Amino acid sequence: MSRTAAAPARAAGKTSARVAESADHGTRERLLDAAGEVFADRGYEQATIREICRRAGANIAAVSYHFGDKKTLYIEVIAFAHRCADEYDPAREAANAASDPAERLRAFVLTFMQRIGHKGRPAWHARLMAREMASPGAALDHVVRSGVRPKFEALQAILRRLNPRLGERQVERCACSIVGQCLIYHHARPVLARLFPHLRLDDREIAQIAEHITRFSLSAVAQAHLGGGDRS
Amino acid sequence: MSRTAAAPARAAGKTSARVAESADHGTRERLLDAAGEVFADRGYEQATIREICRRAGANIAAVSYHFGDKKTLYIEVIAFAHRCADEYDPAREAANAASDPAERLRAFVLTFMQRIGHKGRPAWHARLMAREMASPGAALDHVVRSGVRPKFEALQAILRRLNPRLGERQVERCACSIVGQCLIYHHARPVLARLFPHLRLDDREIAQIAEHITRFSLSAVAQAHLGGGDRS
Amino acid sequence: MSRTAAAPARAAGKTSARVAESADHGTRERLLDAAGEVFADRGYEQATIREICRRAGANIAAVSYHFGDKKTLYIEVIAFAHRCADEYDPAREAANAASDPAERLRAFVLTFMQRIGHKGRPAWHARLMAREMASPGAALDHVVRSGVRPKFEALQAILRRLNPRLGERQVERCACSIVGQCLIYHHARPVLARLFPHLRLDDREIAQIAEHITRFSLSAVAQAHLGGGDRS
Amino acid sequence: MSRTAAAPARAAGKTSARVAESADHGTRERLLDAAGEVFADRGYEQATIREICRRAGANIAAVSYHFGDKKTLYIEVIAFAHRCADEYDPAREAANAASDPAERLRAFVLTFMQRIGHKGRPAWHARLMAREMASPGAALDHVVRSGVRPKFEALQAILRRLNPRLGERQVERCACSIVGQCLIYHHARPVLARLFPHLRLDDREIAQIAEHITRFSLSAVAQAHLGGGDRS
DNA sequence: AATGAATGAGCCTTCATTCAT
DNA sequence: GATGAATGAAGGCTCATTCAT
Repeated sequence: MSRTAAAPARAAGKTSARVAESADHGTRERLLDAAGEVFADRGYEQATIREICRRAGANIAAVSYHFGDKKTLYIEVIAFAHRCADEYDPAREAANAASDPAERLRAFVLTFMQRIGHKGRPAWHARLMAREMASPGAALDHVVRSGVRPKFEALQAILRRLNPRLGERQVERCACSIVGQCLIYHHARPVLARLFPHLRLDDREIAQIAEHITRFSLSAVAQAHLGGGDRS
Repeated sequence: MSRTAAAPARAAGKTSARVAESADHGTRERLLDAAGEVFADRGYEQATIREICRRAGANIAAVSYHFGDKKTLYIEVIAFAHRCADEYDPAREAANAASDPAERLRAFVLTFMQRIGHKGRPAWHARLMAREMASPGAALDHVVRSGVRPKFEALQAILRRLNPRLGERQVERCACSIVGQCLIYHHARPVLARLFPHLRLDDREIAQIAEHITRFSLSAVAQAHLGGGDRS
Repeated sequence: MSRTAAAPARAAGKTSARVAESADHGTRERLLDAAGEVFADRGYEQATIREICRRAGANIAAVSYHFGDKKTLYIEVIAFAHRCADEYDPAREAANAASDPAERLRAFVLTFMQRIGHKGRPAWHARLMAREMASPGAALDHVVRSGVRPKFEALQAILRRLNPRLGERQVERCACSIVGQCLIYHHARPVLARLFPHLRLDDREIAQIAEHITRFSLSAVAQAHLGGGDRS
Repeated sequence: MSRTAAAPARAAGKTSARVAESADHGTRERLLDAAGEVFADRGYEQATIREICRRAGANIAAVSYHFGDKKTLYIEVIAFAHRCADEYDPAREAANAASDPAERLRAFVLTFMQRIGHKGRPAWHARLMAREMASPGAALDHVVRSGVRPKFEALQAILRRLNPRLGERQVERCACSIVGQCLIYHHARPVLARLFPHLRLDDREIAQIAEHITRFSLSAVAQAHLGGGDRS
C-alpha cells in the first residue's frame, strides 16, 4: 500500500521517477481506469483480467507486469479511487458550505447523492466503493479506515450540533439512517427502476431526492427522544 | 416458472406424482434449501453447483437432473423463497397488528429488520432477496413483481394514512427512506461492523434499531412539507 | 496418502467399491500409467498435466477429477509404483536366493540393476524412484520410509554377515558404495553412453555389470580395516 | 562456443575490446556467476531468467542483450565452469600428488569428493556438472568431451597401473564403480540425509568417506579376475 | 430416480522474449 | 552499454455441463 504511483511489480530496484497518473495515459494508467470500471461493474471475483486488459488496450500479461497480480491491482485501484475521490468529498463540501449545521447536512447529503448517482465514465469510484462496502474484500479495512470513517465522523459531528441532547448510540443510528436513505438509490437501483419507472436519477432528480432526504432527516433529528434503546 | 413442484427436468414421462416440498425431504427439496443458503451467502455467480450438492448430500449431477441448469435452479430457489417468505410477510404482520398506522409502521419495520438481521440457517430468504435486489439477476423481474412490489405498496398505504397530505412522489420517497434505513444494516454490514465494533445485531439490538427507525420516520413523515420537488 | 485405490477426489461420500487398478483399464489407471511415464521422463515440475492427459487419451480435466491436483497425482503415482515394485524387490530376491550372504548380495545387486536398467514401458517405476531420490519432492519422505530404507537395511544386514568385524559406519559406507556403483548406470547413463559407445545395457550386459559390482564389492568388504574414520 | 569473452549478442559493431572475465565484475560476469548458481540449484528448465538477473543485480533484458537467449547463456555458463574448474582438477591433483598409483587414486577420489561435497557459493561448478550429467542437456556433448572424458581417462590410467591384468572392459567398469561411489553422495544426498541423520558431509567427513572409497576400491581392484563378462 | 465419469471452456499466473528508447 | 515496457504462449486449476448407465 505504500507504493502510490509505483514502479512495475517485478522490476527490482533502480526505480526511475514516475510522473503522476494524470499526466500521460500510459498503460499503467489505462489499466487502473479500466480495472476500476470493470471491478465496479462486476465485482472483484467476477471481473476478469482479460476484460480489463482488453478495455485498456493492453496485453493480458500487462497486469502481472505492472501490478503483480489481480489482488494487488484491486488494492491499487481502491487507493487510486480514494485519491481521486478526495477532490469530491462530502465532508469537505459540508464544512465549506456554511457553519449552520442544517446547511452542512444539506451539502453533505447532496454531494453524497451526486457522487453515487452519476452513471458516467469517470465516476466508477463511488460505485466501486459501494460495492466494496457491501461485500468484504481484501481492501475493506483500508476503505473503511481512510474512506468511510472520516465521512461518517463528519456526519456524526453535524448531528451532534443539530441536536446536542442525542446520546452517542442515537447519533450513530441517525447517521446510519441518513446514509442508508442515500445508499438505497445505489444498492437497490435496479429494483427501484422497475418499481418506479419514472425514476431518472438525473442531476435534477438527484437534487430533489437529496433535498427530500435532508428535510426528512432534519425533522427526525430535531425530535429529542428518538431511540428506544440504551443511550450509553 | 410455471412448474412449482415439477418433474425432473430431463426424465420426460414416467413422472410420478410429487408431494409438496414440505412433506418429505427428498433430494429436490434438500437441493432447494442448500442452494438458497449458498446463493444467499455467495451470490449467483460465485455460488458453485459443487458446494450446493455437497451441502445437500446429493450427487453433482443432481442439479442438472432436477432443474436442468444453474440458472433454472436459481429461479426456482427464488420462487421457493417467496412461497416460504409469505408466511413471514412484513405487510401482513403490519395489517394484522393494528389499525393504527403508526403501529402498522412499527410492525412493518420490526418484521423487516428481523428478517434481514437473522444470520441463522432457516432465514436465507431475506438475504437472498436483498442480494438479488442489489445485483440485477435473471430473476429480478419476478422478485420485484411478486416479492418487492406488494410490500412496497403496503408501506406506501401506511404512509398515506400517516400523512394524507403527502404527494405521490413524497410517498414514494418516504418509502425509499424507510426501506433504505433498514437495508443499510444488511448491505453495509461488514462496514458497520468495523465502524461500530459494539454492533451485535442480535434480537435485542435489532428491536432497538427497528424502534429507532420507526420513531425517526414517524417524526419525519409527520411533517407536512417534505419534498422540494414536484408533487405530481 | 491413506486412499489407495480411491474414489474421485471431488465426489463427496458414498464411494462405491472400486476394483483394483490391474483389472480394467479405466481412465484412472491410464492416467496413473501415463503420469508415471511422464514424471519419470521429465520430472515433477517439468511434467505437464496436458501431456499426461494426452498420453492417457483423457481430457485435461481428468486429473483434477480423479486426483484433485498435480501434486496428489504425483503422490499416488509414487504409491502406485511402490505397490507394483514390491513384486520385484531386491531385498526379497536376496532373501529367497540363498542363505549364503555372498549369494544374497549377488541376487540383490542383480535385481537392483535389472530394475534400473530396463528401458521398457512398464518399468518407469525405478526411473521415477531414482529421480525422486535425486531431487527432493513432496513424496520423498514416503519414498524413503517405505521404499528405500527397507532395501538399505536388508543390504546392511547382508554386509554384517559378510564381515562381522565392520563397524556400523563402515557398514553404512559400504552400503552406499554398493548402491552408488549401481545407481551411476542410471543417473549418469547419458554420459556413460557417450563415454563408452559400446554400452548397450541390455539384459546380458546388465548381468555382467551386476556380476562385476558383486565381485568388486565382495573383495572390498572382505578386507577388515576399511574406513579411516570413526567406527562408532 | 567459439566466443569466449564475446561481444554482446545483439549490438553488432561498435564492440569495444573486452577484458577477461576475471578482471572487472561487469554485468556479463555477474550474470555468468549468478546463472551458474541458479542453474546448479534448480536445473536448466526450472531456472528462471528473472532470478538470474535479480541475483546479478541486472535488468531482466540483460541476458538477452549479453547472450541472446537462455540456452546460449547456459552453454556459456558450462564453458565458464570448465575454464574455472581446470584449476581444481582431480586428474591433475592425482598426477601431482605422487607417482604411486594408489596415492594417485587417493588424491583423485579426495579431490572429486571435495568438489562435489561443497555446498558453498564459489563451487557451483561441480554441482552444475553433476546435474548436466544426470539430465541430458544441450551442452552435454561439450561437457563430456572437455570435462568428463579427460578425468575418466586419467582414472582409467591409474587403474591400469594398479592392476595391469585388468581387461579394458574391467578397467571401464572399475572406473564406473569408483565414480559411482562418489557420485551417490551428490545425486542421492537428500535420501542419504534422511536415511542417516548423522550425515554431515563437512570437510572432515568428506575426507573420511574419500578414504573409505579409496580403500574399498583398492581392495577390489587388487583382485585379479573381477568381471564375469568379456575382456575384449 | 439418481449417479459416477468425463468434457471443454475459461480463469489467473508465469515465462522467455522482443521492442523502443 | 543497458533498460523499462510490453508481448504471446503455456501452465495448473475450476467450473457448469453432459453422457451412459
